[in-house]
Amino acid sequence: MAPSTEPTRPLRSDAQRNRELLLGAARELFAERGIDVAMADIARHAGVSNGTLYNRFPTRTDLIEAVFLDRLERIVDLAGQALAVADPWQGFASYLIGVCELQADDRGFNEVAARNLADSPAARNLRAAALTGVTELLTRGARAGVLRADVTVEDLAFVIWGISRTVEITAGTAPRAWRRHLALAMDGFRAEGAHPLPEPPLPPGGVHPAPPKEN
Amino acid sequence: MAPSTEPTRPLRSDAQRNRELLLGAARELFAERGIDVAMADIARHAGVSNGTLYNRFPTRTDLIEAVFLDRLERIVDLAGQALAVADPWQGFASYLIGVCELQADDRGFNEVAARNLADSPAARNLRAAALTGVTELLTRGARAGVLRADVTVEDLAFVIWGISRTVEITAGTAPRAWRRHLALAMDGFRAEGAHPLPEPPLPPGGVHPAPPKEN
DNA sequence: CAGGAACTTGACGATGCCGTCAACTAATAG
DNA sequence: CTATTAGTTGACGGCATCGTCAAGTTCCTG
Repeated sequence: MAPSTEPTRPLRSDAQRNRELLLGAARELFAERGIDVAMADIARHAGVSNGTLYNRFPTRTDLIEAVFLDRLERIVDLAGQALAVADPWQGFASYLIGVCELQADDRGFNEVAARNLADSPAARNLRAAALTGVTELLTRGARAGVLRADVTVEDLAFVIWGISRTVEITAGTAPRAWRRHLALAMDGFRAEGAHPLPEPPLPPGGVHPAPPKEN
Repeated sequence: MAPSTEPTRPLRSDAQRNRELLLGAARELFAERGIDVAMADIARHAGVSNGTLYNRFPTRTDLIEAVFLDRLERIVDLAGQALAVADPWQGFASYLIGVCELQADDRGFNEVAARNLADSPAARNLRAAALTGVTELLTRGARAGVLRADVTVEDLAFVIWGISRTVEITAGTAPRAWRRHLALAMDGFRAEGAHPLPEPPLPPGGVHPAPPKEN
């Protein structure tokens, strides 16, 4: 078969401009109000008709992926920078803190981090990249004896998910509370004082939260 | 002023029966589909008109409180039973496991545990009771040197909140995953290997998530 | 057993969101 | 400059939920 992405001729100039207006508006509204804002609001905020919005991004998911792809890149970066930190625990910590800061700064991203969104090929690649970086981070820490040896990358999801909830609840009233939550959670990842875990880790690749039919 | 709760004459017999039908239906649907089920569904499921539902429970919150009050009682019980366990760490663990089991078994309750719902006087009382029990649980553990001394009751909310997210995401695919998450989180509460926390605890009384205006 | 109060019913209007489409407008290739 | 195709517009129909209310029914008191 031919390369999966067909040449896909470039957008007309005005369409390209509108696309960027829409992405900007979505980025902003997602960050402020979460990823469930009314589509019409996004269009209006971009100064464009809803028809155009649906034209460029047929589904809300398309829009979400386009908006948050760069966050994934940022995460890959974070993993890289964390590996550059000499002290294995510090590296591990800096990675998690970095990711959680992204969550705390952007309500939309916080929501995306909780569900397991983003299935485009681009997203998959970035995720894979992050995965190898973080795996290395974990094994390095385990070898150094600072990180418990029985945790897998999938266990980090528990931290992300948990922080996402704390951010969600405390964002308005105690915007730094998540740092305490994170510190407590991280102490649970230390080799020092680790006790056996009662349950096997999640399967590699994480959990796909099944069709998101709300009811 | 007179005692805040007026004598409030008893319901007529049919009304009382309908009230119980409604509570039963709500309990069931909340547990299965979460606390956002359509009001009309609850009424229909109870075999009653929506008018009657609104008559008995003017707001969804009224219904939620009525449905979940007994869960709060259960939590007070759990705290008591936990204190009866000789080993302080085991007691602490049994309490948290008990609460999280409630969350895992009831989608609605899991959602309620995440937000900080329930403000009726009855709920307040029960919460206060649970609070003192759990506080005792914590100080006992700290005195025994098994629980870190720098945690407060409010820190337990981080665990509950976090588990609530994990349950939410993994309920369909890995229904026991939360036990692993909880074990990791609890290891972060051990005195053994505790590192100083970067942020003060949440204010006593916890966080009131502000008006729940969705957007 | 009557009569009034308590309660129930279900249709209804209001609201808010989604996604579509026929008619219009603007970019670009030739 | 024109033809043609790409892109835009915004009104519209559909859907789901909410909460109300006038009319009808059931309970209970005297």
